[in-house]
Amino acid sequence: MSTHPLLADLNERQQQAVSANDGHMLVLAGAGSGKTRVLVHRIAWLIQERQYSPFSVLAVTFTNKAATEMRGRVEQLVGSSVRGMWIGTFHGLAHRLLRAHYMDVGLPQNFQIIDSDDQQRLIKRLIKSLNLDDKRWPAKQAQWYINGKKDEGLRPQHIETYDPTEQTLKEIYTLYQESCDRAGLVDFAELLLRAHELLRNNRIVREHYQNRFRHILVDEFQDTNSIQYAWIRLLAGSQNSVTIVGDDDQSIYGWRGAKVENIHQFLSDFEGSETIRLEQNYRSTSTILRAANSVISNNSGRLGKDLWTDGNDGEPISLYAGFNEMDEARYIVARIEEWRDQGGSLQDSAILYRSNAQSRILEEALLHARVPYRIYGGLRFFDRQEIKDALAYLRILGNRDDDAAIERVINTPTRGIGNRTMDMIRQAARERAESLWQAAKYMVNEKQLAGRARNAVGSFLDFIENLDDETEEFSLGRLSDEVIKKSGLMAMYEAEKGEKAETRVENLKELVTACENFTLDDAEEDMTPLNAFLAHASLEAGEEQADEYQDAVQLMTLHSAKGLEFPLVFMTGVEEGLFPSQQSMDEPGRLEEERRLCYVGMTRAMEKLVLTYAEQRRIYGQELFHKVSRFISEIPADTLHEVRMQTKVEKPSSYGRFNNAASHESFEQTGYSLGQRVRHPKFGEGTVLNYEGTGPQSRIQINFDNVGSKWLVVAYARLDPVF
DNA sequence: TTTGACTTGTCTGCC
DNA sequence: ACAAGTCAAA
Repeated sequence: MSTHPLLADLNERQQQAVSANDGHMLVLAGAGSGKTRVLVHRIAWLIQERQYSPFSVLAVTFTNKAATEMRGRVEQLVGSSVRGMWIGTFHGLAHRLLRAHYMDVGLPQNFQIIDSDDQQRLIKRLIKSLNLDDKRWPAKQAQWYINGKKDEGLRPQHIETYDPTEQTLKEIYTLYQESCDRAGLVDFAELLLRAHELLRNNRIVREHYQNRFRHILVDEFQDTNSIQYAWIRLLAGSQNSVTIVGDDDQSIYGWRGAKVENIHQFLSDFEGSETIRLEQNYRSTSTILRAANSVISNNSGRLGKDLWTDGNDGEPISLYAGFNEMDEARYIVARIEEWRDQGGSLQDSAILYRSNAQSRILEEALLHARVPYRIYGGLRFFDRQEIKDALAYLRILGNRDDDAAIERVINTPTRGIGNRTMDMIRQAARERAESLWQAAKYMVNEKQLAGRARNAVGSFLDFIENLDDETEEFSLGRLSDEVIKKSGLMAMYEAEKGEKAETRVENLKELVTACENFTLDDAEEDMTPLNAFLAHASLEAGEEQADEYQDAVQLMTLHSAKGLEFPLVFMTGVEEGLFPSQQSMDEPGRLEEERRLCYVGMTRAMEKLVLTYAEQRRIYGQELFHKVSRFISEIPADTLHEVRMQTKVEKPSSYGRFNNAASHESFEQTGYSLGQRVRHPKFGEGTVLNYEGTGPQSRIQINFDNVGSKWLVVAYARLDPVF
C-alpha cells in the first residue's frame, strides 16, 4: 500500500490522528511530539482528501503567533489559500462573532476592547465613586473577582451571596458592567462570555454556526477555561466533530482560570471519542528528556504519558551557581558567545525566566557584550504609556462615550482639568446615568462649572470635535500623526528630558508608521480601519514589529516559551522563592503548576540545556539569599553537570543529589564564595575562582583584573570583600 | 491646579 | 528598584 503524501514522514500514531474518520478525538501530545504538525496535516487532510470546504473548519489556538503559523502551514500543504477557514485565538474569534452580531448582543457597532490595565483603572474609579475605602477594597482584588466570575460564565444577577464581602464585590461588578455597557467597552473575559451568551440564547445564530463548522479543532486544550469549553460544546452541537489536542503536563494557566479537568470532562461529554497518544519526542536529546520526565513524575494525578526518543544522549545538562544575578547573567553571555564562536546561530539560543522583572539584568549584560537580543512579551509596544495615550485620543474620535479613554487623556498633557473638576464631572455622569463626555458637555452648556474649569473643559470638547471634523477624510497614518501633534502629546514628551523621553518620542513616531502600514485582513472587512487598528492593538499588543530577521538571542518568560523550541536553552533563576515562586508554595496545586512550568521550560531545549541560579539576588531592592530550587533535586544526578566559574571546577559526583546547603559550602570553608569580588592591597580587585582546604590555612585562587590569577593563603592575604 | 518631595506597594504569567 | 499614589507648597 503506497502512503498518502500527507501521511509520509509521520509515525503510526500521527498518521492515525491525521487520517481518522469523522468523530471526536483527543490527541494527548507530549512535548515535542509533532503536535502542530499533526494538527496542520489533519486540516489539510480534511480539505484535500475528504473534500471538506475550508469554510467548514474552525481551528482555535491560544496565541496569534500559533494561529498565523498554522494558517501558513496549512496553505503550504494544500497549495492554495484557505480563505474562509476560521482560525484564531478564542478571543479573536469571539471578537469576530460579536462584530458580526453586535445588535443581537446589545453592543454598539464601534465597541472597543479594553485591556486589563484599562479595566483596573476603571474599577479603581468606580470603587471610589461608591465611597468605598480603596485600602479595604483594592481594585486588583475586585478585578480578579469580576474576571473570575466571567470566566465561570456568571453575571452579577447569577450570584447569590450572603457574605457581606462578596456582596460588595458583586455591587462593584454590577456597576462596572453598567459602566462598560454604557461606554461600549468590552474586556477580555467579556468577549468570551458575550460570545457564549450569543450562541446560547440565539437559536438562529447558533444553528448557523453549528451548520457551518463541521470540524472543530482546539489546540492547547489543557489551557481552556470553563467558558471557552462551554463555547466549544455549543458550537459542536450534536453532529460536528471535535478534535482537541493537549498535554496535561503542560497546563500552566491555572491562575487565569484554565481547567485541566476539561480534558476529563471532554471524554465524558463527547461520547465515543478516540484517544491517541503521541509519545515519541523528536525534539530533545535523551538526556534532557530523561531529566524532564523525572521532574514531572513528582506530580500527582497525571493522565500518564511516557515520552521517549530514539535520538542520542547529547551533552549533560549544565547547572551554574552564580554569586549573584549579575554573575549569572555574565555566565550566560559567556556561554552564548562561546556558542556563537563555535558556529552556532544566536537565534537558536533562548534565555527563559520566571518573571519579566528578571530580564533587565540579562539585557544589560547582553548589551554590554554587544550581543543582539530580542525580547518577547514584557511591556509590549501597545502597552506603553505614550502609545496608550495616543490610542486613547483615537478611541475618543471613534466613540465619545469611551469613559476609560476620556479619563486617561482629558488632562494629558495638562490643560487645567484637575481632580476637582473631574470629580464634579464624574458625579454628574453618575447622577444622570450618562457618559463622562455627555456630562462634561452638559456642565459646560449649563454653566455648572466655574469660569476657569469651564473654559478648560469646553476647549477640550471643542478640540476633539474640531479634530474629528478636520480629519474625517484622513488616512489612518495621517490621522494618527495629526492626533499626536494637535493633542500636544508629542510636544509634551519632547519637552521631557532624558533617555526615556526620547524613546517615547520615537515610539510615537513608530505608531504613525504602524498606522501607515496597517491593512485590513480578510476577516476584518466589516470594520473601519480605525476600529480594526484599535482591535489589533488590544488583542495582539504589537508582537510582530520587532526585527525578526536579525540574528538575535531570544529572551522570554517560561510561559511565553510554550510551543517553541531552541537548540540552546538557558533556564535562569532556578531558586526557591523565584521558581517555584513564593506565592505558589502555599497552595499545593500551585506548586504542581510550577513544576509543569519547569517541565515546559526544560522540554524547549533540543541539544543543550543550561540551568542557572544566583546565590544572592536583589529583589525589591533587598539582597536575598535563595536556596537552589527543589526542582534541581528532582533531576537525576547523572544528567547534571555542575559548573563553577570560568575554571569550571566540578564537584565530585558523590555529591549526587544536591542538598540545598551545598551551594554555600565554599563560604563556610574559606569565608569567601566562588565568584565573589575581593580587593587585595597590592594586586587590586579580582574574582574568587577556586578554593582548597578549610579554615585559615586554606588557599583561594583569585583572578585579579590587572595581574591575572594567583593562589593566596587566606590567613596571610589581606583581602577585603567588594560589593 | 500643578509641581515636586515623600511614602507606599509591587514581581508571576496573558488574551 | 521602580512606579504609582499622597500631600504640601506655589
